[in-house]
Amino acid sequence: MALEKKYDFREVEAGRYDKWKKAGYFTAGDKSKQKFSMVIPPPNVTGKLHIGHSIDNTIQDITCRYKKAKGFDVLFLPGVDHAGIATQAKVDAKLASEGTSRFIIGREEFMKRAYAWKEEYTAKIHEQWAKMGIMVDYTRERFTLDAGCSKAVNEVFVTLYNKGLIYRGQKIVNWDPVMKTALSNIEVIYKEDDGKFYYFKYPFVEDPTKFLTIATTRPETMFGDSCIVVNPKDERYKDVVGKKVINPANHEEIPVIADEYVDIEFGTGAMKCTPAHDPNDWIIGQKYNLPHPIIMNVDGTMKENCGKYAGMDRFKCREELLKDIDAEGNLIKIENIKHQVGHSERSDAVVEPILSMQWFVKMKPLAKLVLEQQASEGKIKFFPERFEKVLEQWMEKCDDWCVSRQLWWGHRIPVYYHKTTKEILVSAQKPTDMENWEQDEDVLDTWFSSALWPFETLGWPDNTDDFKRYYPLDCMVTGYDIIFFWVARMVFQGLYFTKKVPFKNVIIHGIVRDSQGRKMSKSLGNGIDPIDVINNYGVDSLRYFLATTASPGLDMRYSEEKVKAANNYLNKIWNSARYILMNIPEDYKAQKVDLNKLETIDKFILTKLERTIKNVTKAMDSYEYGVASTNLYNFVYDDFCSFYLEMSKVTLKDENAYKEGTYFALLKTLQAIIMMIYPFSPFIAEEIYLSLPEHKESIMLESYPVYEIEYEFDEADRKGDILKNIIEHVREYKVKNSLAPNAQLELFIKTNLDLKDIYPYISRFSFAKSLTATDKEIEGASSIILDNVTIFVKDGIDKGELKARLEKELTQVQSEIKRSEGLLNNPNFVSKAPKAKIDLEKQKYENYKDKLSQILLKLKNI
RNA sequence: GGAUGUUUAGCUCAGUUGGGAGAGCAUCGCCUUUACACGGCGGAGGUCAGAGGUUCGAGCCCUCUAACAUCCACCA
Repeated sequence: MALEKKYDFREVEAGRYDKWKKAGYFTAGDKSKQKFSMVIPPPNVTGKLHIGHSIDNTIQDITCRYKKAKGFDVLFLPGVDHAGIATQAKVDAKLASEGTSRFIIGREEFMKRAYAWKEEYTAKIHEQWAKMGIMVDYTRERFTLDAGCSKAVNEVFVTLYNKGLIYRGQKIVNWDPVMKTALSNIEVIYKEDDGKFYYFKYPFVEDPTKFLTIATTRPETMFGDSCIVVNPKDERYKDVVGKKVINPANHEEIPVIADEYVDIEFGTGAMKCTPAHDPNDWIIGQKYNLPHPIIMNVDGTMKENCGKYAGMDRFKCREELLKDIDAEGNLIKIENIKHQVGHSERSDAVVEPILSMQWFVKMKPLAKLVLEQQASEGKIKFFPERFEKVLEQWMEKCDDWCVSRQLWWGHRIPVYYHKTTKEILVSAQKPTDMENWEQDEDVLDTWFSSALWPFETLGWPDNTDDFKRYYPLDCMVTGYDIIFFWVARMVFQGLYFTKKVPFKNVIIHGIVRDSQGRKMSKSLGNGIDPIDVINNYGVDSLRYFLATTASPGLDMRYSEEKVKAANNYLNKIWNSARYILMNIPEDYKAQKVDLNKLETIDKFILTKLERTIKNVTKAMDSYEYGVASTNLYNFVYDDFCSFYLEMSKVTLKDENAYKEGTYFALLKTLQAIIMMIYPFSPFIAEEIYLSLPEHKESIMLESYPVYEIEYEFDEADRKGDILKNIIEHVREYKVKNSLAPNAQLELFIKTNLDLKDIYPYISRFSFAKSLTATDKEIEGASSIILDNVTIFVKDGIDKGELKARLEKELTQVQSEIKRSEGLLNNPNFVSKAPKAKIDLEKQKYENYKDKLSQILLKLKNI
């Protein structure tokens, strides 16, 4: 079957994905094979996928397609994430735009709306997966809120609770006043903001003319002050410990106490202590059993215990309070500072540390599991390796994980409170007398369920066939930005609940930045939509670009030029296939070839091919897709297209050549190239594959080429390299001597090697008029000396003729230089012409000078 | 404050057992040659951040320095 002249990605890609999908090629389950399993990191159902998902999915799909071609039963399990806080924010915003809110429509109606949202975006995600061409097994698709996942979540929660690894407690948490929920520590993004440091007088009760100077960045929290703390070793404050001062915000008397925690060097050395609104103050408060009034509401407004500021927004309160304290003469100064301020990852609101009753996962014992595993033989291997350290360091110092969220969209916490006895029931099943109970209002952190993804998707907690066969996963692909959020938590939950690592290998990739190296963001509007790229250049080019541009674990810049370059490369492969199919017989059938009878040139390409297969396979096996593609690329361009295909033109015209062997070599090489490019760019690979003689129904059923030593021929390899070398030097000779590329030469070869079999190729590619073996120097000829071979060249061109031509060129260039000099020395031109024009002329002048010296050199050499 | 990464051609980046300095794009010259002008052939362009060290030999290993980036932790 002949290929079209041009590689048109639109035609190549159209309809292909559906065919694969319908044929069932994506479905795992061939028990006769060894398994290879992987899950997709479930994308959030909040919006369309971005290029970060594309790189993730490309690497995953390359891995899966490669493993399938290597003969594995590959499971690539898809699914989506309910993304609690993110999705709820979107649905809330949509409700708001309709003039309503979840509080108006109620929990049940809200859930309906959220599910509708989920359906809409899941459909979009499916479209994008199809566009990307990923071979996910749709028969096993999951959703983090589906019945199975919910069962797993309840099981995990109840078990951890019963083992004392989940507890409910009052602690300082990060509060998002916009989403009105607690957050975990890693959902807080610290940014450097311009802030102010306010210095206040806290007058002594016994003598209000004297005071302590206290600095704070958050004056509104002064309503929650319960004491002043100084360091017991601080000489300045020796006498004030035990005395009382007046809080200038609410005029209440609070004691001065001493504690080592206070840094003598920092600020004034005296610190106000607000136990309910600062994690460190909380620890001091607990130590001294201090009162800990909460002074803020869930929406960031001040509580009734803040006097006239009650109901005021926290920042408004700060402003007003400042004025009032100043009016009373208790404001000393305001200093501008830059400091790190925590923002909510989702809403960007300034996070408020606040005392709150929440559910926590106790991290120490779980972290220990991970650290022990990573110190053992069976540790999870990261690619690149250095990310293992990132995981370990985080596990060593992570705090307890706040898992309750004051949201509606998510897994409801499986805890029930008895209406009358106040008894607490933690249970995977609802109590039978539900009317007497109230379920905890909160839902769990999204990552609580994501952490179970590698096993809950396979049927756990039931011991299903899939779980038995496909768990643990062979590999996990994700970005480094998500190691803490996700990878770490999958590891400890997996270890705790399945007693096995959830996956053996973790492949870490960087993020895709814009062409200037900036992070892509909505506010900058610099995002690259993968769908646009696919529409312009095809998904095969996008995938090739994403998989081969970056080194593992490093960020990459999006580059349209490189996507184009990928497209050109694929076009090159396409055309090489086209050439081969045009040159083999219409009714070609593979048959046994006599390896001994193969032409040298055919042996040569087979040899290079085998080495390429070896190198590419090695790189693919260690997930080094950039290395693999470079190996293949060099082979395709240098050995295959530039050299071998050109040489084959000679063989195919030669009556006496062993053409069966050439057909064999051409097809074997082509098929191997197609198979090696296939994981990267499966659509074009399939199209070409289906044009080959005796192909299977789809390239998805074909196997990966394997290295076979019988196709390595050392002597042919050497001869091929000599041939290449000779041709290159003859070409260079022509350029240096101002000869046309197709100038006819008389060549003589002097060598101890037997090179007769490659003479025809030398002749053809150096446009030799004649080619003669010789064992002595040739008079009057130039010589090209190579290792083991000397070529004598009679270029047939009269020296006088060459000289005349060069002299003519010389005259032309000299006159150009004269013209240029005249122009550049003309004061009118220099002062009046546009700068660009002048620069251009200067440039031309330089070029002419260069050319002049080259011509002079050549004339000298005659 | 702690940790990690980066620094190679004009630009963006490869370079994994230490022995050839490379690719894409850009640039210059020649070429419409029946696979491909989304092309072919050839050229120019690099004290591989800097300084030391190990080695017969260092872009690659060790030490220090500088710049940039990222992550973690943060003191009111």
